[in-house]
Amino acid sequence: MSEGHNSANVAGAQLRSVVERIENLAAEIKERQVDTKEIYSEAKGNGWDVKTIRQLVRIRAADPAKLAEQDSLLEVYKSALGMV
Amino acid sequence: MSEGHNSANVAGAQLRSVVERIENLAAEIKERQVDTKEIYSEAKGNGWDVKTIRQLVRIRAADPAKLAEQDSLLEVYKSALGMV
Amino acid sequence: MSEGHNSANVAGAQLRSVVERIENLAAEIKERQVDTKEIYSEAKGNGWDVKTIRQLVRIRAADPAKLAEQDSLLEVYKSALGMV
Amino acid sequence: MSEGHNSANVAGAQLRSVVERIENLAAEIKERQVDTKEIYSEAKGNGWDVKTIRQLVRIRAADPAKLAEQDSLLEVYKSALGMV
DNA sequence: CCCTGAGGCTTCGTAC
DNA sequence: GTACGAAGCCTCAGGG
Repeated sequence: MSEGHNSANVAGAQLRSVVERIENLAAEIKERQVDTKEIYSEAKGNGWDVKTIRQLVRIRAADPAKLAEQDSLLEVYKSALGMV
Repeated sequence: MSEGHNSANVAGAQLRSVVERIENLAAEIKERQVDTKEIYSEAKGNGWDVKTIRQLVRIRAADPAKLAEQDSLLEVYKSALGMV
Repeated sequence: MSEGHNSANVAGAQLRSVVERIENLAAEIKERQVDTKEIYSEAKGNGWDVKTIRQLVRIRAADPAKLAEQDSLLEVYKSALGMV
Repeated sequence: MSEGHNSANVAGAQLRSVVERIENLAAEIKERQVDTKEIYSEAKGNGWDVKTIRQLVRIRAADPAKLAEQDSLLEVYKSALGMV
């Protein structure tokens, strides 16, 4: 068995591992993207305004401090809807 | 306790649930994106060409039929320009 | 009139010139980017596939040697994964 | 002369026109990018801090209102340098 | 040589 | 459904 052959095998195994781990993570990301879409659909079915929820999520993501004020959530939503 | 108050509470709880589930999924996606980056970095450290691995992953993820179609369309356009 | 004052004026004028020339060039670049978008839109309206035209333009702009090298590296990686 | 042939010619000419116009615009953009780089180099040669000028240009681009306040330019630069 | 930052491309969400 | 705009991803260049 040649040394080059072993090297190729080792390299191949390493590359395969890299690619597979990346693909697994990509699959897990995809699942969660699908789940997210389903939650939005479900919310829409319950009468919520999807666009506003997206906006809300964006705002909360942008300002982590806001996450502490759990109780302000509904207020933010109402404001966004002009329900003040 | 007014009926309107109860409705608000129920609605608020529902909205809260929606937003939290979305945010949890977003956090999980973020983790996996970070992991993916780390794998690419590690691969780079082992001497692999990151750009080529990305290309490889893209090809493996893509629908082969779509790829072939895109390639043939490109050939048509090349021909139209005399890029034989 | 102090020497420092003059220095500040001269420096300010020079800086202003630098910034304005950069901004003028940026504006001209912006115009051409808009024009480019319009050409793609027009092409799309005439039934051309924009993605493929972009691909074509990229290929024409790229160094053929680099392209070939990237392609061959990709083949090496594919082989390592047994993607014959 | 076949109809298909004419169609191909017409299509080819149209595609060629599209591609050439795009490439011409790309060339003009490239020129201006080069010019921009030269201005930065020249500024650097005159003792200006390129990074800070870039920052300044970015700020002005982001807030068009600031462009009216031509006189605040030097102040902004000084502030950025801690020369207040 | 690594690493940040700037630029360009692609995709997704939204508005018309 | 089309077109516009924003966000994320990828690539490359310049500076440390």
